[in-house]
Amino acid sequence: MAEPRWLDGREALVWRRYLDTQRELLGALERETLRDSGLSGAEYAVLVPLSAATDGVQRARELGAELGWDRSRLSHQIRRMEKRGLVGREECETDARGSMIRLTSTGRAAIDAAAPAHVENVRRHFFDVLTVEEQEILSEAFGRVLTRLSEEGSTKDPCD
Amino acid sequence: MAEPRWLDGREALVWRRYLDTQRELLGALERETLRDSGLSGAEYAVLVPLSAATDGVQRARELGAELGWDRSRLSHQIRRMEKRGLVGREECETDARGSMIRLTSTGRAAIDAAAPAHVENVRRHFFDVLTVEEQEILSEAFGRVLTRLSEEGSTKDPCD
DNA sequence: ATCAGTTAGATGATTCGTCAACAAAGTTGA
DNA sequence: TCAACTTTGTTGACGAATCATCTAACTGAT
Repeated sequence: MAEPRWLDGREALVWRRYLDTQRELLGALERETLRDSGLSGAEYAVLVPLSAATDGVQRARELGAELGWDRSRLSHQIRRMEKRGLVGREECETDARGSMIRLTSTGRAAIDAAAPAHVENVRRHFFDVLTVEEQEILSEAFGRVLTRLSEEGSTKDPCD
Repeated sequence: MAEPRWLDGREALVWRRYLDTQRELLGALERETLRDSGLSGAEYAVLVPLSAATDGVQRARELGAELGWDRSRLSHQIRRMEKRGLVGREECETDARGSMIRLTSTGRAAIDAAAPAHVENVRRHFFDVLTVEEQEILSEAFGRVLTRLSEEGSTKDPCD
């Protein structure tokens, strides 16, 4: 392999800022949600799409797709949340392999109580600090990063 | 509490793009580093500052500060890496509480082998997809987010 | 109808990360 | 000097995340 193209000083700063922001921002949000509502970040993430589903019921496969989680991760998380009484599992009527995840009344109460403070925290840490123009550029740029990642991911070097 | 200011459609998209990018980008990098070099993301993160330290030795406190990790996280990680032979622990001569972390020759070889592929991956997924202007705006904006976060973190509401 | 291939989900092992509690050593100030 | 406080690091418990593996069930082609 040829001499690697190391990051120059400017690039290293950009990359470090990205990593630091990710760590601090998500860490702060997670801590605040736990303090305010007793919900972990993972629990909150699961409850959001579930509370938007009709009747609070959604198939595990779809829930995982919306979250961008693999089956194993979701299965483990649902098991823990079932123990806490936030969700329940039911059989899927149209596909015997399937698992339907149901939001319990406890889960509904938890997400309803947690959401207002969470959105306020996201505003305070993120939207209130950035101009709309910056938000748009970030969205456009990150959309491109995501597109590139999914292109590469699907191109499973067919024989090369 | 008053009616929360929910995110509108545009804001929700920006926020979702940020979260999705974080998850996919860091996930891809971690997976690639593991495949290419057998190093986890956490191991790679520890080895980088350590390999830049004089003699490959650094006090745990400083290492943790550079990484933005708390003491516990670093201690657990060092213990696991010690088992793998990547680093060693030594006593600190100037402060009996302290712990000096030393990069072993195995650790040095591992980071030297892993770094070129890692920097290429960062370029491919991130820098090659963004214009320099976008990188600068992102760096500036995220710098502000970090500043705000650290201001709030240090302002421990002194009596309010 | 059957067999190959795929998909859905669960599970165990392992690593990663946080919190709370602890111990030992340093620091400060009366 | 001595007590109060802070700093540094470790540990145990638990939640979180990935990987490999497994079972059951769906799909499609012959």
